[in-house]
Parts: sequence; C-alpha cells; structure tokens
Amino acid sequence: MNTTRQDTRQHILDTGRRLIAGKGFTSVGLNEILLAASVPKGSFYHYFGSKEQYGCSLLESYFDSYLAHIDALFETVTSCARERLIVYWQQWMDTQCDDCPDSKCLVVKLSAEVADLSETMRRALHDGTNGVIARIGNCIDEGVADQSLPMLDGLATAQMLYQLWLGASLLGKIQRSRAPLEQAMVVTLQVLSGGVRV
Amino acid sequence: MNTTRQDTRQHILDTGRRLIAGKGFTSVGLNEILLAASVPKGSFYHYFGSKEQYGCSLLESYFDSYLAHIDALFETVTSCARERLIVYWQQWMDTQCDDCPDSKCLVVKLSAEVADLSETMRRALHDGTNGVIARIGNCIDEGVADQSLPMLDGLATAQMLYQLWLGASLLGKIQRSRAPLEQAMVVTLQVLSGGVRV
DNA sequence: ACATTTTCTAGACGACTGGTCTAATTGATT
DNA sequence: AATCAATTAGACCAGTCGTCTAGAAAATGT
Repeated sequence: MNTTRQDTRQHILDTGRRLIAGKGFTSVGLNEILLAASVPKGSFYHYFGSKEQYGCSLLESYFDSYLAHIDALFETVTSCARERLIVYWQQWMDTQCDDCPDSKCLVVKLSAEVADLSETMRRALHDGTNGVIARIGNCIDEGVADQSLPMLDGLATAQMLYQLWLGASLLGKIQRSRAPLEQAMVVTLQVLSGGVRV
Repeated sequence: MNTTRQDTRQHILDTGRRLIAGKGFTSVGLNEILLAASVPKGSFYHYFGSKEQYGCSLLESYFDSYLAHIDALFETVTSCARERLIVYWQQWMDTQCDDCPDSKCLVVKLSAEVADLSETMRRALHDGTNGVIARIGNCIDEGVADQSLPMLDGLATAQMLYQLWLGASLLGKIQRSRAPLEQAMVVTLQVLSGGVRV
C-alpha cells in the first residue's frame, strides 16, 4: 500500500498551504514547510519535482477541496438558488475576515504574486477560478429558471461578482476591515435583484 | 545642493519599482535592484534603513506620482465629471493590459503579498488607496452636482468601483485577458448611469 | 584658497537561507 | 537472502539581507 506515501505527500501539501496562505509563496521556504511538517528535507524532492511543481500541486489540491465544498453547499442548501448564492458569499465573508488561518483564499493571496512568476501556477489558478465562476454561473442560471432571480446572464454575472469579491477581499486585507466585504455583499444583493444587467 | 542625493535615491526607487512591479517584493533582491541601477550596495543603506523601509518609500513615491496624475487628469479634462471618470478607467485598462512595465499598478501587484508581511507597508497601501478612492469619490460628487451623474453616494460608489477594478485586474492577470477589465468597464458605466445604488 | 567635516561610494564580508542533488539507508518483495 | 524500490541525510553553492571599514567627493568654515 502506498497509503502512507500519499499521506506524507498530502501532509506536506496541507502544512505548506497554511504557511503559504499566511506569508505568500516566495516568502515561505521549503525548510520552514518541512520543519513544520516534521518531514526531512531530503524527502521533498521525492514527492515533488521542484518548488514550482509543488506550488502547482498545492493549488490543484486547494481547488479540489474548494470546488468540492461548493458542490456540497449547492446540493445541500435546499431552498432556491438565490439562497444558495447568498449562503456562499456569507461564508466567503466569514472565512476571509475572521482569522481562521486554514481557510484563507489562495486566489486572493497568490494570484498577483504568482501569475507573473510561474506559467504553470498561473494556469492552475486560471483553471481553478474558471471552475468556481462556472459553478456560480450555473447556480445563477438555476435561479433564473426557478424564478428566484431575474433574467441574468449566468456566466457573465458570475464573473463580475467574483471580480468584485476578489477586489473586496484585497481591499479588506489592506484596510484590515470587514467593510469592503460588507459593501460587496450589498452590491451583490442588488445585482441579484436585477439592479444591473451585465 | 543635495539634488544629487535625491536623484540617486529616486533612481534606486524608480529602478526597484520596475523590477518589483514585475516580480513582486520578496522575489526581488537588493542586489538585483542595485545592479540594475548601477548603484553600489554600500549606498543603499545610506539612503534606506532596511528593505522594509525601502518598500515603504517605494509605495509612498508611487502614490505621490499616481495621485498627482489623477489630480492632473481631473483638472485638465474639461468636460463633465462623468467624462473624467470614464477617461480615468479607460487609462486603467490601457496601462494594466498592454505590458508597459513601468506603469503597472503596485496596489494590484503587492497588496496581498505585503499586507501580511509588513505593517508599515500595509499602512502605506491603506493611506494611498484611501487617497485614490477619495479622489474618485469627489469626482462622483462633482458629477452629481453638474448632473452628469445620477444621485450617488460618492465615497461608497468610489470604493465599490475601486474594488471591482482591483478584482478585475487580478482576474485579468490570471487569465491573461482584457475581458475582465472590459467587463468591469461595462458595469462601471451601468453604475454611473444609476443602475445600482450602493 | 585651504582645512575640516559631512556626505556619499566602494565592495568585501558574515551569517544565514534558498532550492537542488547525489549517495546512502531503509523497507518491502520474491 | 537478495534484489529493487521507496525514502532520507546532508552536502552543495548560489543567493539573501545587512554590516562594516576605507576612501572619495562635496560642502562648509575661515
């Protein structure tokens, strides 16, 4: 069984995620990650080809669980699609503000730093965010269908709202304040009520 | 005269800005900056106390020129306030997309990386962005006054639009595409036409 | 005009961390 | 017990930020 192998690998991934979500990709060294994970340094290159490849795997692993979380959320929330979306963004607010070190958004943290640094990591971010936007878009389409939302272009609206929340998270980081996210929520509700056609 | 002093200092600042706007703060070493600027290492610590202090000065210098640019723009564009805002965001699109290495936005590039890394740099970003948002807010207020815009809360609208454009720039980086910025422009025009009340 | 003092430049140096790689060790399988 | 793969230890060197000493340049006082 290589269950141990996968365990160790995943353990390095999880430990690194926590550190990197806090300090950024470049600022966290392999030593720091491996020390925190109690994995000897020599092992790293057994599991990953390079720090860049590790970063890719990190993002893939992150989006896997993030997208799974969305899917679960959108399945379990029984009420209308509009409610599902509101719950989603409510969760975004909660996880982004309160300093829960685990669930910080890697897109917010790493996009700017990594996009110009590594083409493969950029791709991972691109694919991952596309997945998120697609799911939100689907949910909007469902909302149009079940009439909990007005006529909206699902994908375009999703992309616009995602942009808004990314920017709000960034500004929230700078200002150390919930205010930007709360404002994003106000606008989101307006958009979902048909205030803006994208 | 210490004009030379300020020249060298500013030269280090300008050279570093170009490099850091491309690769990020942590990824660019002092050596690299000083080599590019043809300034010996020994001089650096004459002008700056540390890399962190240098980063602060970098941001201050950046916002100085950026805010001066906005002020100039908002003074010279003669037509209504609404036009001024549209020109501003049009310029944002142009400078952010086309790879002009100089004029890339440091807020987009550094916010996430630096906010958790250095409290003083975070403050510099906070103060600077506040200045930007305040100017946009003023312009919106003027637009309400000269009736080129509908009734809007200037500051709140400005903050919301700034968030949107930050997020759009981030997504544009990830996707290597103008599309997010173009969409931000569409939404901005809608908002300025009274589609959304913030 | 010269002497003195401040400002600035030069770059070697130290202590340390970065990512990477090879060689050895462990452990399983047959 | 022998073979082969999975895993680890630690050397490696380039690079990091920051310090420090010496000297060049410039400003100042007289």
